[in-house]
Amino acid sequence: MYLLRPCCAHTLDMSGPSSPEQQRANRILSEPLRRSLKRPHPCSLSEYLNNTNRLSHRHSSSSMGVRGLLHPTAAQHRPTQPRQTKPRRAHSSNIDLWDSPSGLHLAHAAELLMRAGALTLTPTPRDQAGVEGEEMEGGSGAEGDGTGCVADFLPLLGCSWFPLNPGLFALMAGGGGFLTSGGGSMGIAGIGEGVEVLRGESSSPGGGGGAGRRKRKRCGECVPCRRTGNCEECSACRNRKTGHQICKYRKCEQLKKKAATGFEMVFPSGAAFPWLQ
DNA sequence: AGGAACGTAACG
DNA sequence: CGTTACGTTCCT
Repeated sequence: MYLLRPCCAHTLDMSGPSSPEQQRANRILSEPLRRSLKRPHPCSLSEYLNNTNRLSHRHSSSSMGVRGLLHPTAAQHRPTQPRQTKPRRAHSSNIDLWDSPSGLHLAHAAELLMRAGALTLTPTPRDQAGVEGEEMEGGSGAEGDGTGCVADFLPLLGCSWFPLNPGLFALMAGGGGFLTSGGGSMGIAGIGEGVEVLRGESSSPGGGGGAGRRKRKRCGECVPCRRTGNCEECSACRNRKTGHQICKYRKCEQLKKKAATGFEMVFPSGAAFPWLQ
């Protein structure tokens, strides 16, 4: 079922099976995968793709497609009361743009961004033809008044001439208030909760905590993750009470790496956000 | 740099 | 509430 991947296997001690430690490691390797690790990882690519596929079936009629992508899973939003031992981010319900009864927050934010020049709408020829001759602001139909803003804006998220611009989300992710434009920076809070998913699980020491402090999870697929049972002899096992660390033979390869500082998109051109150039 | 200790998130 | 284990800090 599982394939040994060289990228993970190369980190093992390949000095030879003769040493007792290596024999133990091999024994652990041969043990079955723990049941908890057989579950699809909630943040895994496959799970993400599954969700995306599911959402794509029903995205046509509502904002649920985008909304589902931007919201953490229900499992990540535990219903129990958070232990507020440290300052945490405000509860999403206070500032949830997508749950806004009218959806005006997002529309308003987009409008303000457009005014500030941070957001540009780039119509495709097809859409351009479709809207040609119509006024973009306060035009005919539903977009005339404030409440029509939603009807206008949300479909745009799914259509071709309002691309979900990661650059926009990058701006949003750094915001402190609903929309701030002081000191040359601009951001929108509230979407940050969803952007966190897009940015990946990251931890940035000294990076302000909050979203970045969320714990990463073991990948469940690398060789150490597939091991069951602790060696009981490594430093982590010996100091389990005080060390609070997993057996070093079971430490996920991904978690051994330094957490990324953020979600980075690299395009063939090498530019992070070519549309911002 | 690596390990130990600790805080605490996540989960059962 | 107990357990597990990730993230951070401190120490060597």
